[in-house]
Amino acid sequence: MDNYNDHKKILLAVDCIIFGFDNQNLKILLIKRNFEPEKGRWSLMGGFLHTDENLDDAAIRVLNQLTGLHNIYMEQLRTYSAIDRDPVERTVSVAYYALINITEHTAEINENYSAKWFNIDEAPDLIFDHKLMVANAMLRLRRRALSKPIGFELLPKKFTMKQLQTLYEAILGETLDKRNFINKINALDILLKTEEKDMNSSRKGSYFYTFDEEKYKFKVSDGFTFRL
Amino acid sequence: MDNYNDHKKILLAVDCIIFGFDNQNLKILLIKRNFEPEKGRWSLMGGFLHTDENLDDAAIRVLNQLTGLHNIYMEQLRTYSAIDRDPVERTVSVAYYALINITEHTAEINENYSAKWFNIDEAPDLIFDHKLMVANAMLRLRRRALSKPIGFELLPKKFTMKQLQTLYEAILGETLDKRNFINKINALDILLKTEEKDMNSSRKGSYFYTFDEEKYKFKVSDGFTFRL
DNA sequence: TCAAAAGTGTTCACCGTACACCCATGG
DNA sequence: CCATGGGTGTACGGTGAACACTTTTGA
Repeated sequence: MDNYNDHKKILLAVDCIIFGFDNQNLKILLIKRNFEPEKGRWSLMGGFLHTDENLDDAAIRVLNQLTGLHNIYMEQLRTYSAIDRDPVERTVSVAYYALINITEHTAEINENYSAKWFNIDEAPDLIFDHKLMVANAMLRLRRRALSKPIGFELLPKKFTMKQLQTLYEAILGETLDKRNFINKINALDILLKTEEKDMNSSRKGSYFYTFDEEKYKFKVSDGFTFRL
Repeated sequence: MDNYNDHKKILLAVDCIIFGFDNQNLKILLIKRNFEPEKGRWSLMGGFLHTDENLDDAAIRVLNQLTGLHNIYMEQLRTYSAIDRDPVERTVSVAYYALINITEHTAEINENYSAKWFNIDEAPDLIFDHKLMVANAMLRLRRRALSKPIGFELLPKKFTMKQLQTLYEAILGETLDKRNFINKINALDILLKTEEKDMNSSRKGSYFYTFDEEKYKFKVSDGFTFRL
């Protein structure tokens, strides 16, 4: 009844919504397209699926090619298939979103490709349906931030409570009460307070914390669920 | 730098995880495959993407072809792309899940295609990565059931509180306290109690309710969020 | 009259939220 | 000594969970 040969094959692409945090604002990394169509306009980082890789690998490859980064948190978002989403040829695109901590990787992010960070609310118009992808990624990020400790992917290894709170405020788009926020975080019991202080932000200095991934994993395997 | 012609096209399929509820158990609809490979084994309902339709339309078409049903709740789940997931040819598949109320549509569901309902925990082995798809769909269904009133998609228009509770117990995989459940549902204030009673389940009879979609939509537009 | 399912409220513990003052330090 | 950001605790109300008895009616 169904035969593989009866069906047209089509191009499969991946597009990456790359989030970063500069201790102030949530940002996305965009590139200026250097090929047609829509050459010169801003776009998500994308590429086509190769036959010897799966989609996750393709997304990792694309991200690596355009930023030089390895070991980045990525997650499949959803697949976009509007018939005319790409004017040149029928292309279905699988969107991924990635979280990068900008501060530790500034050097590695390759500016050769005209890549540039934009504040999430100051991003330029994007080609195709990329704006929709970003909007969906933003919603997903918000949900995830409340149910998984993904925030730490966006921060340097050592960070202050203030940084963490500012990040969550940027992601959630609302201000949070300092005491309640710290109480919640401490109740989770997945951070290590270091001896070290950040002396740049204030005269008193504020302690650096690190995310205790071991402890977190152990607690999860013990039935614990992160919930902010 | 990137050229559309440099890239191989591949087959794109959709596979549907179809959930139903028979007032007792949560079920999925499977078909016995009548073509190679894996002919004769159980499988999700699937088909290939046509060039003149998007993925949502393809999923709707596949579902309609194999069940005769229209206007079914469907949602894209995620995309599966392991290199060797289909032994015949590289195929990427986008999974959708659908919710059907069995009781009102028994007649329409076409048995010509060897389609059969299985209890979710008594389903046979499935081809390819379909088992993984079902597991993911189940997780998604659980999450959705708590945050959107999708349960009503699985029930007849008129249903009793008992039915509703049994459904939620089946979805969540745990028993619920009758009083707490009813209190919660009533607090949501999105059901209409009819005058009519179901006299089959007991001598006393139990009232039928209907989901008040108008009211629900109004409340949502007013900032209300469903939360069980 | 009895069996079987329907229907109905209250109490309590915990969690989330609101809220304000002192501390340490460098200039 | 003062200005700036860092750090800390409590009280209250609301929500979620535990829990048992009465009602109806057909057989």
